Amino acid sequence: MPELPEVETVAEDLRKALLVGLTFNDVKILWNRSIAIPSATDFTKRIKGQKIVKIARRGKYLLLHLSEDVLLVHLRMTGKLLLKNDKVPHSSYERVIFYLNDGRQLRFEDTRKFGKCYLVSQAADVIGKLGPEPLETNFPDEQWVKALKSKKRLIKPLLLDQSFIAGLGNIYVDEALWEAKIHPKRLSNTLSSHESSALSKAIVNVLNKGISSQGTTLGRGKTNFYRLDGKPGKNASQMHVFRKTGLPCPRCKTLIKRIVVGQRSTHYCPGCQKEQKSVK
DNA sequence: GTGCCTGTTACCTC
DNA sequence: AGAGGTAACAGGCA
Repeated sequence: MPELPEVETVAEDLRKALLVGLTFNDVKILWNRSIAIPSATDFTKRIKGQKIVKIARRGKYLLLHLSEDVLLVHLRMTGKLLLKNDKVPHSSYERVIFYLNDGRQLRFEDTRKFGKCYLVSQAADVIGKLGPEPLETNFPDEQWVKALKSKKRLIKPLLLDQSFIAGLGNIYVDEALWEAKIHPKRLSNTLSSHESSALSKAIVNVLNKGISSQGTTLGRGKTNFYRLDGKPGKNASQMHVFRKTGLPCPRCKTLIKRIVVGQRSTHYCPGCQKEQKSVK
């Protein structure tokens, strides 16, 4: 569920909620496997007394730089961070509760239990292998363009590969490929330089739009994305193809198709995203 | 209830 | 190298 724009939204929400400067008094771990590193007991011991110094994001990871360590959170499919006071009733999906020294609680809820928290002294131990940040000013660089050419992979699974480019998930990849008019099964090494450039522009554009509308919340189920205060994002109304199967393409009116690429549900417009003519 | 779907990623085999 | 399968889980939905 949460991709780069959703994580960025939560990071910004945490900053606006004035968490920088606060200290973790304690933590309660309700599901041990939500803690990836270190063990649950060491995690609890180490985080106590650490102050939040800076809040950042890298790819789909949220980073809380603490006085000694870095706390990283990956929300995976259904993870959520919610800021509540001690009077708010607890949900059965809470996996970790962080107690702040101003009385508020940062609650990590995660229905499917795929999300992970990491407490490490070096963030690179967790995020060291991530590919470039699509919203950094130096994106795309020659290396990324070269990599696109040198790899011989289906473009959609390649864009989902976090070591190739960080932060994209199923929603924004489908949207970016639609915007760049590239078929999701095109081979990366067959993209023209015009297409590569359209693609990087589309990636930046869909991500920026996602951030400025505070993320994508599809439907109102409990497994969907919600912000720190529980409100939904507003980006769903800006989707062009994602889960629009059978609806007319906003650009050419051809009906949107759903196929499976790399075991992932994929939405595209057969009219403006033509499959390559010859696949050798 | 049944059966298949899901916005993620790691790990395995071929 | 890259593709495909499976697993970690549990709700959503027809």
